[in-house]
Amino acid sequence: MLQKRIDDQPHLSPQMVREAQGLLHGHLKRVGLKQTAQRDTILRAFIETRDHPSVDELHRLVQKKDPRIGYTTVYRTLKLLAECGLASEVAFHDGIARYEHQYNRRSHHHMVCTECGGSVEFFSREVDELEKEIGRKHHYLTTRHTFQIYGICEDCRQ
Amino acid sequence: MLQKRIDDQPHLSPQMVREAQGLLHGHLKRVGLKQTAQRDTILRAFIETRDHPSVDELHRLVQKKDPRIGYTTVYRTLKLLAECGLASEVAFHDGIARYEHQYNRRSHHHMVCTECGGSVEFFSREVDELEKEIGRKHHYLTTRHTFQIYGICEDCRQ
DNA sequence: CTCACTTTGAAATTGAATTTCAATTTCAAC
DNA sequence: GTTGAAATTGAAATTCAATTTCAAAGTGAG
Repeated sequence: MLQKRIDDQPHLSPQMVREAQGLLHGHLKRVGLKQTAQRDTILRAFIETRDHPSVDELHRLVQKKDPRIGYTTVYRTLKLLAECGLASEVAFHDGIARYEHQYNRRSHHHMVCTECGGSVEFFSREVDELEKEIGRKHHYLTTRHTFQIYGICEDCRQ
Repeated sequence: MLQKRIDDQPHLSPQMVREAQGLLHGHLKRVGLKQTAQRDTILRAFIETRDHPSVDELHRLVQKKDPRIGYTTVYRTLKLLAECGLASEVAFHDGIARYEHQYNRRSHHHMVCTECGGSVEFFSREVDELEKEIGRKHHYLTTRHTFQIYGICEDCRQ
């Protein structure tokens, strides 16, 4: 299940990790929550992956760093990350909620292979503009959109 | 939870109902299943609604026509309808699977209000073309796409 | 009419998502 | 650095839609 991901920054510098952590810590302080080692570990595991992990998958990655961190904490921390804009949910239509990190990333969309679950990211300014245009036309205050293409990748067609 | 739906055929003629039924019956025969009164009743309830019902909601509608038809049968029939192209699943991101009938309908997309759950349909040739274009570029054989815009409708903003 | 096969629907099961709660940890105030 | 109120943690329990099971009823070809 390969996930081809086009990062703007192919390499993840320690600086970027610190910056992301700063964002999380700021958010925690703002809403009156505490910073903990667990939350930092989960954030690190999350921004280090190039994948679109489900809670379960991220939990596995986190456990490599600290086996005592439980599923529930990963689940809850992912919600916190989404709140402060570091993560966002992507629905790949496979019945599981997946997340991807949004730190330093351009707006993009996904094309998903329905055979192997692999995905390719692509960029489309048109789609972003369409959101605003349609919203204006029907008097909606738009907040976001989802766009996915489904198909079968080259490899799965043999 | 109003669903503004732009039908190509504002009126549902008896002829259309018969034609849809024919499609279902053909499919049943093809895969070696039987036609039953329940399946016909469910199909009718489904194509008569202007809504995007969940299984539960459609079950309620069906029960007005025949209270003895159970949830399970509605669930299974909806799968059959999807198999023969009469229905398709739409994910409104509210945790429930919703279906809409596809009989005699143009390709379209939805804008959903995250406050009241209402939705507006809109058409966009660009999006349909984008599916093909991106697929070609990355050597995917594309089958379908999903595009939804989320926001807050005029009424919910007071 | 009969028999093999399908359908039906209530109930049970599944599985991801979410909540609970007692034990533990954090951190702001002293 | 100590303290204690408040938040965190994580295993277990719960929720809830989706799906499957199974015994009884229905269907239709021969």
